[in-house]
Amino acid sequence: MLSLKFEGGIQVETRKIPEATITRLSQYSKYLERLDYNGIDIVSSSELAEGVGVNSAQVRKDLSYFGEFGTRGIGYNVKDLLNYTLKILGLNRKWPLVLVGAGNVGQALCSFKGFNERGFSIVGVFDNDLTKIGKRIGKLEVFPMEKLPEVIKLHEIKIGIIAVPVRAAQEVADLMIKSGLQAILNFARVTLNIPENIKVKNVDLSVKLEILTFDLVT
Amino acid sequence: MLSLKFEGGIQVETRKIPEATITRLSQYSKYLERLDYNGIDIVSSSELAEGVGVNSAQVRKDLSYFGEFGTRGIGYNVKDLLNYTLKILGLNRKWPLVLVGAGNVGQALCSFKGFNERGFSIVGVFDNDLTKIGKRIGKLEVFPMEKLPEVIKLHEIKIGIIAVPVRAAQEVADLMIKSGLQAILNFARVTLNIPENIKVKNVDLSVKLEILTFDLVT
DNA sequence: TAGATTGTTAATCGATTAACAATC
DNA sequence: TAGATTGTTAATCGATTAACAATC
Repeated sequence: MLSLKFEGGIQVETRKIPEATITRLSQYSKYLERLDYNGIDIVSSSELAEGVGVNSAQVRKDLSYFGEFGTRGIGYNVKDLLNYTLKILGLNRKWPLVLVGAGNVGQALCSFKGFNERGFSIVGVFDNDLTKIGKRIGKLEVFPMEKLPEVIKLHEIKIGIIAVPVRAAQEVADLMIKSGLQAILNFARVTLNIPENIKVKNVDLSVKLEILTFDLVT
Repeated sequence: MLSLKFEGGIQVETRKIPEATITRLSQYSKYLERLDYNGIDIVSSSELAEGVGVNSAQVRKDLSYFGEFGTRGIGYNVKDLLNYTLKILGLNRKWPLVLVGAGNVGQALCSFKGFNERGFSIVGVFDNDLTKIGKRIGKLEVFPMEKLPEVIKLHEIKIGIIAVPVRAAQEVADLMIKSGLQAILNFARVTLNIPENIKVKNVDLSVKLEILTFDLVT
């Protein structure tokens, strides 16, 4: 994960950015949205840190990977910093998504408003289950898998979501990559075999519960 | 997060366990389930590492926090190691859960099979929305919030899931804690104010997508 | 015994944080 | 100027991994 830092349009540095920094950046931006919504103009690193539950040096360090956004002695302009963080995360645009798997998880993701709030929108749902194809999930129709490449190309989609059973996940991933997707969010509980240049993130909904149960029994 | 290591029933050591170790332990156990399902008896740390996508020293280190489970020169017995990892994670028992919030996310969690596979079962769904109370989600009926303390006590529930809008999340958390819950899985995108002795994990479904978009624009 | 793999130590690597000069 | 807060350096802390003795 690299940082391309720009000054006056010229790339100045390339550094490794911890993934935890990106996760926190996402949290900062969400907290800044709330501050902005509440009409707050200026925020300090320590207020932001408290709001998100981290160290204030952490906040300043995280931001410093990407530039200088504050004013010494004053703090950060909420609106500006919000825009900067969104821009850094790539959220200053819409991201159309395809979703494969129209089961429980897939259906939930279709109606999940949190995605829309951050500029993500599922534009196509696919399944190979004949009993599901043609059905509607909200405004979306479930298409057969064969249509996947077409929709990806039509909407210039970069990101796909896998919400199929473990046994089908690798095959779906292969088709996604063949169709030109560059990133995959995988809800199937399996480690996918994926080329280096394709980005994958796994989401396992039960892992966090298991961290809790570990704590409870320890 | 502490490790209580036992030998012959006597506590030997107390050490800090990285949370990442617990997450990997969860992955190991899932991979071991598949090996067991496929009739494989013995696995080495390097096979396990490859299956989960980590370093083999990592696997041995992770396991070493909890004991010695392998045989030098041979490897690990799949069934035994599976049982050990499940025991460590506290998954050698059932975990009844309460869920507050019968919106999209809540409904999805009710029908999510992945929880059941790991011994979790939602035994009560609660909401304060009159249009939702009394409705059915699968086999569950949506109860009014007032019933929450009663159900928690009746089933001796330790873990609650919050799937309500941001504005309601803190209030729900407070009620959960007052009713005796010890751990909370929070799907609301807000940092909850919680006493030290209560364990909380936040799940943000869009964060991983944002890590992907960051990568894509970088 | 020779070959293999564990469990553990010590080295390395990387992330967090304290401290402070810069500066509003 | 005095007070406040940033941006950055350097120290600390913690996690990962290479290496190897132990041992099956």
